[in-house]
This record gives sequence, C-alpha cells and structure tokens, in this order.
Amino acid sequence: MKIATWNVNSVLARLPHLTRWLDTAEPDIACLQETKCTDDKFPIDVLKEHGYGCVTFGQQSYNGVAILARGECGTVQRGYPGNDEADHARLLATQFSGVQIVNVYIPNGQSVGSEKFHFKLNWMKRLRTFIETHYTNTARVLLCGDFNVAPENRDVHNPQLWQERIMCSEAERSALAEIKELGFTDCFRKHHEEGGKFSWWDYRAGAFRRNNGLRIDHIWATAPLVKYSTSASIDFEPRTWERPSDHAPMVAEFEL
DNA sequence: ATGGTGGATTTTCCA
Repeated sequence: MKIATWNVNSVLARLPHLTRWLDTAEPDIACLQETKCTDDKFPIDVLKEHGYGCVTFGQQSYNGVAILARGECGTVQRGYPGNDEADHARLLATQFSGVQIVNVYIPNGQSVGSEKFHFKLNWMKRLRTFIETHYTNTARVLLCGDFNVAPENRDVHNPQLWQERIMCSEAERSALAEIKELGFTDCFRKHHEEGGKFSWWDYRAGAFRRNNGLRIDHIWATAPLVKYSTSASIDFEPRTWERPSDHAPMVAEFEL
C-alpha cells in the first residue's frame, strides 16, 4: 500500500500537476490539504478519469482537505465531532483497506504568540483528544498531512534563523510530541536519519533553489502498521514544475 | 536585505 500526503495550495489551480503526479506515482491513497474549494466544486470527475474516488471536506477560499483513493473508503468523519459551520475544514478521517486514515491540515499559526498561534495550539490539543478517544492502542492508524511544524532542528534549513519562530517553536514541538506519544512513528525518520530533507519552501526569495525549506508534511503510523513500513520519501519533482505548490508530496509504502 | 511570491477574492487575507 502506497500512501501520499500533499498540500496542493488549491486543488483547482494544481489540477494539472495533481493528475500528472498521480499518473506517475500511483499512490493507493493521496491525502490533500489546502484544496481551497467547496465540495460542490471539487474536480471529482477529472480525478475519476485518473482512477481515484474522492472524499472531500472543503470550504470557500481557505483550508480544505480531501482523501483520494483507488478503491472504497469506509465511514467518513468531517471535522471534529460536534463541529459547527464556523469550524475550519482541516480534519478528514476514513478507513481504507483496514487502515484508519486521518488527514489533517494543522493551522499555520502566523507568528509565535499571536491569536492564530493560540488557535493552532488549541487545535493540536483537540487533535490529540480526538485520536485518543477514537482509536484503540492496537489500531492501524495513519496520521498524515501538513502539520505546519518542523519537529526537530534537522528538519530546518537554518535552525538559528528559525529558532522560536512559527513552525519551529518549543510550544508547537511539544504539542506535536504529545500527539506522537499516543504511539506514532514518523515514517520518513524511520528510513532517513539525515537532515536537510524538506517538504516546503517559501515561494519567495528563491527558497527552493537555495533549498531553504522545512520538513512540515508528515506521515505517521502506529506500531501495528509501522512494522510493515518499507520506504518513505519526499518527491521534489513537482516542486520544480511550472507554477507549483509550495509543498512537495510525501510518500510512504507498506507491505501489509 | 523585515523584503520577497502565489491563490482566492478583492482592493486584502492567508500562507
């Protein structure tokens, strides 16, 4: 089973890149973030032509998550239980082939100490509670998405520059660690110890060309799954294409 | 170098 996560920064603007990439990479599951469109505008027909069914949870202009699957998905959870209309479209959970898939777009947080920063930390607390409440210790769970946190300094191109800045602060890293303590393993780190491997580069100041990036997109697996993990990688190629997303897809494979 | 770029919707918000 091959699973991918990719912040596409508008599924409509990125549709040519998305279909081109799906045709080549052929993941069984692709978790998307920042789809930036309501469910009625999601390009389900085009994706169907490429072999994918869509489970969507979008909103106008901002946020939005989707799960593309080569096959049937189980029941779908859109947002946290008890969510209301005012909630951001940032969490989408379903099942595929006996695996619980949780796709998240964790808030960016703008800047450390800001109102959005506190919203981010609170959202991460809710994520921890959601996972703790909804999945047993023995469940095969994949938590994937744009976490908007670089877990360690080796996930940051210039840790000194980024120290205590958004996506790198101790408060964010602690909140993420508390989720990880529920029993997750970072699939990329299972297979790669080296630093300097990133999944996001700012559009500005030639950041990609200089490899000034952060590793903020992740695929995490619980113990009953991670033992079947055979590879994990970041596919930099779509970031080199014309008018790309600022994120690259992250891929993990399992031999179940 | 406190800027720079990109998407959706506007004359700004968000990343």
